[in-house]
Amino acid sequence: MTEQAKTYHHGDLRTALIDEAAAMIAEGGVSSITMRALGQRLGVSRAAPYRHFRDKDALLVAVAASGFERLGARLGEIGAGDPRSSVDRLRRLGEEYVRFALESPAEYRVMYGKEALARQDHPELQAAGNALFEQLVAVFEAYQKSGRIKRQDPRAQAYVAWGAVHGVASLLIDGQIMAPVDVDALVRQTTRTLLEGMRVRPAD
Amino acid sequence: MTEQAKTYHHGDLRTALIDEAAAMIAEGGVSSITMRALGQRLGVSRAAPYRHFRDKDALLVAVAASGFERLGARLGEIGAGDPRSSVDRLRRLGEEYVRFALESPAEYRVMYGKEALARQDHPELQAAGNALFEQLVAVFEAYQKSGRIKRQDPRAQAYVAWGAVHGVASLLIDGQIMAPVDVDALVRQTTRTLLEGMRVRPAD
DNA sequence: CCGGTATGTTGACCACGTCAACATAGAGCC
DNA sequence: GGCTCTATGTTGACGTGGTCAACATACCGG
Repeated sequence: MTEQAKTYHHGDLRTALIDEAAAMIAEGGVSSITMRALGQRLGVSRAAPYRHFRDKDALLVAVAASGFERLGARLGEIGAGDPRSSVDRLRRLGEEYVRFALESPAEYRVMYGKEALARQDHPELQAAGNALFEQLVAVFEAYQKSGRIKRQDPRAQAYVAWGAVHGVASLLIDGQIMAPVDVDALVRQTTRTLLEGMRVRPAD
Repeated sequence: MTEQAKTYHHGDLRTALIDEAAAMIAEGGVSSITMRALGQRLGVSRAAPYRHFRDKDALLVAVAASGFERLGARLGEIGAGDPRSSVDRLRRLGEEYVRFALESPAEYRVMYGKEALARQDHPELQAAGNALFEQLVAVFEAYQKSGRIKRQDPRAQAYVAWGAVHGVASLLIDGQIMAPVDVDALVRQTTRTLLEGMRVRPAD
């Protein structure tokens, strides 16, 4: 059901724009997005989007925010599992995160690639990223309670983990990591290294 | 000495273009780069750059490659230290890496932000990134010999470490990591977690 | 049924990447 | 030294694309 509740001239153009833009990005990268092409694909004039977004950048920010929401939802399903299995929950979170990035590399790039200023100007995007982060923090808090990892600031742990997974995902979709590499193994090693590094141990 | 050896009409335009482009990026971000503005700043016509670069993208790729070289040189100085201090060499490498990214966020973004295709089409950039990676690999190989970290594929270890540091740097310059965070502490925790996670330990 | 506002359209402008035709200056050769 | 050739730089022009202003229209509440 791609049809929305048609409430107005087009229906829910704003949502349609975000979805269609995401689709175009997936097909041809960010550079393939033009207001004109976007309008055409939705059977709408080129200037129509300006009734819903200040400019092209605002539209892309909305797409990015929507991406964060989708990613957050997917990770949320994993995070909601039974608490006993918290041991490998982080591992699965990491794997799912990278899977998302590899499935939608262009969209992922939009989520993170915007110039820094855009984030200042668009609290929406800031908030979307933060929501994802807070999910992670909650996982680490729960994980600390299980007594397996060090009791430190869970926010710091979350940043380290987020950074590590995001970094590996970025290198992968940027083609910086060369051919003879088993992606799954790499992701697994990343999460394992993180957990080992945070684990409670006698000495040290 | 910004003056190059003037060998031709302008002198070494190609180099001047890369440097000036990097300067413009530092000042106003990638979007501030236009062939026209670039030419003007160098006292040259708008089409002059096309004698040295196929298109704008090729110029940006050259800028990115130049960035990788600068970064590699900086890290190389640290890597060249005496072998005894290898314990914290990785830590210092990580700190220097992030420092570079925070010093030149816009340039750093150009280095990594290009669409994946650009990398396929421009082996120069691929190579620049690889050179950086190989440096890291060498460090891990040396580090393994010291017996402090696990003997695994050093390339995999290098990828994990690169990813982690790159990820944290990216989150920082993208403004995803919020205000009340001590950057130095975060970087230190990242590298420490990595090393802990790779360290040789009895059990496991 | 009517004005008002939200939404969509059209025309126009300007910035920009890029190509083709033209200009020019060093390099190499005599 | 003068000539030719090619690398380098210039100018004019075109097409694409973002965006604004003026105009059109459809749903809203009264």
